[in-house]
Amino acid sequence: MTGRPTLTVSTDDPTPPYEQLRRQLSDLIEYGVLGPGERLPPLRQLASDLGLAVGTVARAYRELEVAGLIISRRGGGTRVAVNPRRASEEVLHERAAIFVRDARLLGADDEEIKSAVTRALGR
Amino acid sequence: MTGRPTLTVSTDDPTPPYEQLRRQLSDLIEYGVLGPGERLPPLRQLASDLGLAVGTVARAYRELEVAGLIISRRGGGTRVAVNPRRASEEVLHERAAIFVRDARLLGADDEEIKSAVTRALGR
DNA sequence: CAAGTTGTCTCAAGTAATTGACACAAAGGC
DNA sequence: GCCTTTGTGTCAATTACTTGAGACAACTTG
Repeated sequence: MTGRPTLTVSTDDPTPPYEQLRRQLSDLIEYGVLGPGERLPPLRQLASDLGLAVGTVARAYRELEVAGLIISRRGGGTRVAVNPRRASEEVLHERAAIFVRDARLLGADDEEIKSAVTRALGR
Repeated sequence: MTGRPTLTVSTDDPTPPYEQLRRQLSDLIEYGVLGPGERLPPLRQLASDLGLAVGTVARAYRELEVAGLIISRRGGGTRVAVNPRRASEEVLHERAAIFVRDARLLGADDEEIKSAVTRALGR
């Protein structure tokens, strides 16, 4: 499976396009599908492929750059950061937040959530 | 775990609040946490709990009603539909769409996707 | 060095979502 | 029957997002 990742944007999804893009690229980097130094499509190409304005794609890239996942340079294109800081704490905290949100959605209180984790830890 | 589900809306998430709400309620119904006939919070209460305008919560409810998941009646409140049509085809197609989207994001082409499913089927 | 590529920035216009307030209609509770 | 609750609808104002175009700066390629 050597094909390049296919990014998509759905107009049915009320999530703003720049955010849909940001999430997909963030996932690709987190899972290592896009490795350090790997090149991302040029703004204009990705924009035309997805039917978006350049500024919209630029916003997704900008937010990923602020997060330290990619690096953009004029004329040099955009590449995955050498060491996209994400493997450790950031992802852990994000996952913890998602877990707590989901648990609360299910109706669990703080005690139940903590004890469920303790149990999953195997005591 | 008898607590009531805790719905949340994040202002950090660019996803519009009405959509965040719609997804959470849809999930709760799909997973059966909210059973048929069960009452949802009144518009004004949920709106004030989440710091939203009544119209925003109303939009989430309206979309869920159009989808056949809940039923709203003036003065009677809003309840989970007797038979929220969702268990069968709709969920299946949604999951298939998500799988295909994820697979393409990973760089798989149509053939690879189909053969991966065949393989997962145990031949 | 010259030309092309690519990211950055600005701008005005249009669309979508949210808010807060209000009025109204239908159902439930006493 | 009356009052309260609750969903529905409208409205104007505000904010966020997107678009399309254009200009510019920095890097790459030949």
